Amino acid sequence: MTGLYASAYRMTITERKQTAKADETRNRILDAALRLFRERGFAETTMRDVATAAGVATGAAYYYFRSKEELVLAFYVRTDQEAAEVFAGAIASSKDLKKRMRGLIEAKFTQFEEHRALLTALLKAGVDPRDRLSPFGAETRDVREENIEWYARALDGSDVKLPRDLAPHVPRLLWMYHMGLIYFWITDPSPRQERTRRLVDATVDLVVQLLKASSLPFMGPLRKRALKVLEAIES
Amino acid sequence: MTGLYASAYRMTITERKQTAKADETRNRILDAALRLFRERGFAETTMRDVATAAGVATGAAYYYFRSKEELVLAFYVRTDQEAAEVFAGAIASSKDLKKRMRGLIEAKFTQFEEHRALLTALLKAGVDPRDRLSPFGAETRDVREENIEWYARALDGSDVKLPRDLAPHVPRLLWMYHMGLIYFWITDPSPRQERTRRLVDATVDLVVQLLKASSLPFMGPLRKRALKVLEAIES
DNA sequence: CTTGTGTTTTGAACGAGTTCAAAACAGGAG
DNA sequence: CTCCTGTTTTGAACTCGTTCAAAACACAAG
Repeated sequence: MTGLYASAYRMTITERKQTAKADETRNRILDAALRLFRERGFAETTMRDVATAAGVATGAAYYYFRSKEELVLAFYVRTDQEAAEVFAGAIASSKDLKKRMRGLIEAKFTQFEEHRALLTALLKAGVDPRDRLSPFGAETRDVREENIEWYARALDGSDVKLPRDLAPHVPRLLWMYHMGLIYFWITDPSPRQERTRRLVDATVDLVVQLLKASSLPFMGPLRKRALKVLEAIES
Repeated sequence: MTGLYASAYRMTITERKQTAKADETRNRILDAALRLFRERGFAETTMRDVATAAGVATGAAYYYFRSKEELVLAFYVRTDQEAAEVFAGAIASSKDLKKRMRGLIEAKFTQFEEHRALLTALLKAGVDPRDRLSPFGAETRDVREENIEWYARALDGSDVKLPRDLAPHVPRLLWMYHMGLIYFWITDPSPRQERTRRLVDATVDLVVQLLKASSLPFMGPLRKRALKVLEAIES
């Protein structure tokens, strides 16, 4: 676990020594940035603002973060670390896969609540797979795999049995489904994101039911088809 | 048809009179921009470069296009107009929905071939629904609806009969499917985008088969479920 | 031909993200 | 204590997208 975190941390900025005072400064900058982003929005906050609010020179922000977007990524990584306990709790609380999934999904929404709009900045970068910050790119692999791992754990010992051939793909698929929901949520203009709530309600059941059905004997051909699609995507 | 085009055109820049020389200049700027984008990439090309290559002052570019991204949108709109004939041809050539869909999909890929990477710039803007350039936003409605209309035409008189309740949603769904493929294609790093090719092969069949199956009597409950999801998304 | 009005074009100026060379600051070796 | 080496911090400078006030232009009306 610690290894993963350290690795996710190193991802943000390549190599550094002094963890003593430097880390203090780094956190001060990140905190200032997040506060300003929340108060007046990402686009409306300048890097100079951030530096001033953190009590350092403009250049200092770039000593710790390679770009403005990387501040958002740092936020994302931070929430990711903090999610571990809640995730574990959600999985421990029930064997019902539906409930577990709802748990993971709700946990993320709660974490992002305050910074909903902020994540569009990450998504923007994410669209371009050449971009270092893409959620599908190489740089974010640790966080990504860690999250997929949570879905593997959610499936493990749940009330859903998966066919051998499909099983290895499912955690990643569920993670992608979760990413899709987050995207929908971020851009959901309805009051209190009611639409997202309805979408989650309608699809979690559907997804789980589909997974359960996938074991039924007459589903073989359809499953083969689906596997073929996955194959096409991955290799 | 002309009305739609005029509307799509007006979308790009609000109101203008002289179509004589001004249009000439506008085209010169757009052509220069696209050439440079293709030769050295979107990010690597500055607006000053574009203006210089078009033989005008920097400000002129902004007289015709509200932003750098809007140049990409103009390209998108242009290809959209040019697609009409190819689309009509693809639909006329067969009653087989699979073939028709492949036709539309291939046509788009061919059009974008030369500017594959360029479209990421549009996608980036598209992630943010507040952005004027989002493919789901208000400003791009005309182009969007026009494209959805093509899918309605593809379904019309094809070998696929749709149940009443599902039918009105299908054109939009197919369009979204197509958008998804384009996104995948743009970001597909495999040589000659072989992976996308395989994905299309694997999914077009699947989609059409699903549509055909949706009429079968015992599919009622599943269809109801799917409609519920659509409802959640749209309203 | 002159004047007026709307369109097109210009290029300087602005704002904000980012870079960079130099200064300040550890803290260990001698 | 002094020197050296690596880390941290600074702030001016650079780039590039974008804005804007003014100039140039087109052309219709009188």
